[in-house]
Amino acid sequence: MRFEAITIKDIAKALGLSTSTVSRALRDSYEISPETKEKVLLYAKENNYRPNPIALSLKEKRSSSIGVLVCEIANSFFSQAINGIESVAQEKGYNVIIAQSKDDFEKEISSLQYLASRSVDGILFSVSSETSDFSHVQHLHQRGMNLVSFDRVVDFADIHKVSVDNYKAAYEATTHFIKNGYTKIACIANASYLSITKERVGGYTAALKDHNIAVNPDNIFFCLHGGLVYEEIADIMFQAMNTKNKPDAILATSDKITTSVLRYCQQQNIAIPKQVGLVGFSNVELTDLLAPSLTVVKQPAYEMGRIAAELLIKQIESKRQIKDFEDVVLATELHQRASSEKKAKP
Amino acid sequence: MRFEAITIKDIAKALGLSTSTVSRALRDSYEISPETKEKVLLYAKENNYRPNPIALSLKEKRSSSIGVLVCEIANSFFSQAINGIESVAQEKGYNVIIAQSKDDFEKEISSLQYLASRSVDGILFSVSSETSDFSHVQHLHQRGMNLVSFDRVVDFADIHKVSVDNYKAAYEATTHFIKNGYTKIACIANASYLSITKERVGGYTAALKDHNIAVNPDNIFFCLHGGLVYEEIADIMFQAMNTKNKPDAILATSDKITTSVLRYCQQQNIAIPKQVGLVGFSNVELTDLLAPSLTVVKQPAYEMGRIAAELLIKQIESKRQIKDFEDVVLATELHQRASSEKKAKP
DNA sequence: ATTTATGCCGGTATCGTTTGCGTAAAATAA
DNA sequence: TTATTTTACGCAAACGATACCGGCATAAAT
Repeated sequence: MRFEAITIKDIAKALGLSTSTVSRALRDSYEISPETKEKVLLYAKENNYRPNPIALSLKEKRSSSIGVLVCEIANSFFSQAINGIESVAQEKGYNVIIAQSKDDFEKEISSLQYLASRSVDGILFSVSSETSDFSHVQHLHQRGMNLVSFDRVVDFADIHKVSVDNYKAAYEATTHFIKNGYTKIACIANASYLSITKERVGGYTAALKDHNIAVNPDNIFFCLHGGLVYEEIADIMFQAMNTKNKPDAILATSDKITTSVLRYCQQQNIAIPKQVGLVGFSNVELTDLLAPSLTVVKQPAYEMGRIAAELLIKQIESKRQIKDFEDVVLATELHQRASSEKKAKP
Repeated sequence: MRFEAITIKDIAKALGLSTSTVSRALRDSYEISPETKEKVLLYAKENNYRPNPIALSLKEKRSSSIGVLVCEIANSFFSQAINGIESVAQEKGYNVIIAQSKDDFEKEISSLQYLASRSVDGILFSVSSETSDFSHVQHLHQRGMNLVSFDRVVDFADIHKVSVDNYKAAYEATTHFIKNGYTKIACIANASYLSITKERVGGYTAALKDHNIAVNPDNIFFCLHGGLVYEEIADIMFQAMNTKNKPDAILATSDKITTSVLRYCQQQNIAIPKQVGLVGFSNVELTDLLAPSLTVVKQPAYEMGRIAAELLIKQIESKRQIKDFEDVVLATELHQRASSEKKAKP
């Protein structure tokens, strides 16, 4: 089955005109007489004429659609970001085409290739947690594809980037722990080569140092699957909580990691914050209602999506090659709640 | 800036052949000599040739893309459903184009119109909570657009539908309340004309009747915005909890309503389940970690997305007009947890 | 009366790809 | 040798829309 739409040719035939006349009448050209225009416009309206976007795309060499590559749609942060992207795209007349990498490097490459070959005008992407080599992105970039990197940004310069101040976010979260009396603070982070991981772990260690707390490498954990696999977190937690010098606080640097830590503690009857404090990066709307209510670092996901989409569309519609690439860094919010409340003096 | 791709014409020029020969060589036609084929294939591979999908779409009158219209992407249920849709689409070589209605009737109409005019091959949609009149969908359907209705389905027959057994889900949830000793069970539902609302309220009232509990119309509430506006729920809760015969349990029939009720109770210091029991429809992954852990009706969102996408693509690729429309109804899961635990005998 | 101007419109190429048809050269058959 | 078939390719139209170029009227200017 197929959806048959009326074309300019149909209108031309019906009114005994040429396609060029109809086209011009529809675009309100001065070369067409008012009477003809009226006839054409009326007929077009009556028959619900819409220009075929595919024909237009072929002619204009642009598709008015942008691709979005994220690791997982069903994730609060990314779905909020896509929400922002969609809202901008809608305003500017662009389609949003979605692809997921599922945090798999090979799938990221194929998805990116797929989006590019589907002739999108540009791509917004956040790299997978397995990605340490950016040559596939570089290659696409060199071939002239409009790209904007967001959240988990790439490490080369000539590209727009939109991210949050991960360093500061982790620094503040760690400092918050310290101020509340925690001293043995562990950090469970994403894959080690991710930009966000480096920055967050950097902020965490800097805060410790600034408060004269020794950084213990055994208290820094990395997970390749970013918490998508529960066992990964369970193993780390088991390892962390069964050392003689076990941590009294945990900084979880992603949504999934945070949830998994919480679930592990509940299963193992580890009291939060009594036995171990918890601060997590999370964009879930429900964290204030958790038991205990969770101290979270919240990212402005919707805003990131909007800004990234605006930068991309501006770049697409720019006549000349862009030389000045923006590196937008947004602030996070630390919501202080029960899971990291002040420690009772021993 | 634009992404310049190599075309068949470029290959033809480079090798001194005609475009038709190149085209046939690439499609491995018997009319082309092995030597020519090899030359063409090699050159195409070296220069990373990809057929232009837009040109193909124009020729084939199909775009290999499907539209998805949901009320809100940043919603657990819908993002999980989109996840399922994307996975099927990816397997079958289709793009997924996203649009949001934001539960606004006018935006639903324009988004649907937009998707149709962007020449998608078909549309998966869940109507907005404001939608009581389906004529815009009917109209699109009559014009031959491939449509599959999911979750909040339409009320006419000749269309594929994928939903859950809302009646049974609400019946079971209500029965669960009754078995645990609750008798004054209120129901806070979505907009009254939504299919899912009718079915859920139907299941709720049927369960009450089957257990010889009088149905009190004052205990059934409808919200037009489906909980997207917090005040809507706050008002309903205030009204419900300030009558002389106030409910001892609440059945919340959507994700947002559930969360809002929970938040209201926390703010007003209403103890769950002591003062009022709560069961909610929710697909959030964290409900077991809430305070108290929440009894939920969970929908197979991913599965729904997959099935709906499969039906749509099958319909798109079917040669003849489809006469037999499926009405797939999936089962929900009731996760019994603390928020609805057995009432202490008074 | 002839030229010039102007209003109004049609023909055709173009975007990239596929495909039916035509045909020269080579291979086979008579 | 001539006739016929096969092989291997090119030409051109088509998909829908746009835009350049060109041309025919009628009206105004010389």
